Amino acid sequence: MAATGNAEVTKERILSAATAEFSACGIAGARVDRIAAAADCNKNLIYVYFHNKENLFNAVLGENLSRVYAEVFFTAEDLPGYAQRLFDYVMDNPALMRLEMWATLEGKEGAEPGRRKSAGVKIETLAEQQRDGRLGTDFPPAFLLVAVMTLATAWSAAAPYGPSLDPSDGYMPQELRNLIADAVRRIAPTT
Amino acid sequence: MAATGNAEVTKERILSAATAEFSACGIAGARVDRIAAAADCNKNLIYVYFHNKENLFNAVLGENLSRVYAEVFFTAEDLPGYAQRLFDYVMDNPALMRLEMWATLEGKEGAEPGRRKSAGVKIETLAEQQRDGRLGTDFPPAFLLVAVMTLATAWSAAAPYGPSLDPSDGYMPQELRNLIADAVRRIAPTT
DNA sequence: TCGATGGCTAACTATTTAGTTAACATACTT
DNA sequence: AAGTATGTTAACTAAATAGTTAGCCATCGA
Repeated sequence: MAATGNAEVTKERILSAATAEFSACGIAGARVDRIAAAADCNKNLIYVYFHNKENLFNAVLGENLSRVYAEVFFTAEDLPGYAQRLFDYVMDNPALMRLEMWATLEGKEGAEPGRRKSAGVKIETLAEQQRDGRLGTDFPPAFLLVAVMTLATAWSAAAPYGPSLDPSDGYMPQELRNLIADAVRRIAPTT
Repeated sequence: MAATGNAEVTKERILSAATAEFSACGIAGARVDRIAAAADCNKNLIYVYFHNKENLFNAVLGENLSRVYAEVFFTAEDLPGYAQRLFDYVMDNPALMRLEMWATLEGKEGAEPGRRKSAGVKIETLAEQQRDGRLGTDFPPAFLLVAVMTLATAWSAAAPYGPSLDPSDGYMPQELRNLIADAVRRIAPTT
């Protein structure tokens, strides 16, 4: 070990504080001082470990994307199930969708290559299912993927319609989960 | 009339410049000086006509929402058609969805009452259709509305999945339009 | 002719902010 | 014991930025 503190642990504290701040305020709205305070470290450490604000955002987004990719696995042969798992994850981790939306709006495409690659694999798997006759061919695989992901995340905190336009909090998580799966089944029937 | 210029015209110029700026940068990222320059007016006029930055944003969002409400009418008896019209509008007016997303993320709920009211009417009309047996009852009306609107706007500039994950620019507007209508038909079949 | 009013302008301020600098402290190495 | 690398800190700077102030200029009513 080196001096008083442990760099890796400090980096984690910064990333965690930065996730909260960026998720809440976006890149332009985020305050480096606030992140330092929340991470209980000196502001300069942020610049030592992560170069600058935008780079820190990319690190945060990258970490959060890796986590979804790892935790909610894609099953081309069971799209309703995938939609449900994505829905569950997104409801449990409100930061993710907000970070993605900030990245989209603020045009920081640092994570785009990774996302596109991840999507490419999924699309190819869907195409395979269609070729093998296990999945309806009424929709192109890319369309299916976007439709399913969009529906599964439509009630997340970052979505403009779901949470604000749907006043019936009565059927929250449990029922919503099943409705989404049903809707996906309609669009992508297993033949 | 009063002095040299016309206040109404100037207000319009400001609103138009502000739409571009807020759409591109959000509230935190927008620069009042930049709006003034683009509107070719003195910065202070912005504060004379619209109080402050947040208030200007609310005016911009409100104007843009009024426009969609007026131009793309809701037809509970023809949801696929509504989805197509919404899709067309959203593709032709990229600012709208971005403004909505910024408002959602930055938590400026100034326009929420209006949106909720507009949604409430739609939901009630859908419920009516279901009671009259003209629309399938497998999904609650609020769910249907959100699903349809979400699908119709999923390929807009502000959506995180559509434009970035769907590399097949081959089937752009025309085909996409029809695929969306087909998907809506699956979820909301006219009985 | 003059005062008032509506539309507009230029210059200013107080604060906030990302990013920097220089140095301190602890531990490991030789 | 001296030198060096690592982790950390406090104080500083230079540039932006939202919002303000005070006043100009044309037109109109009396």
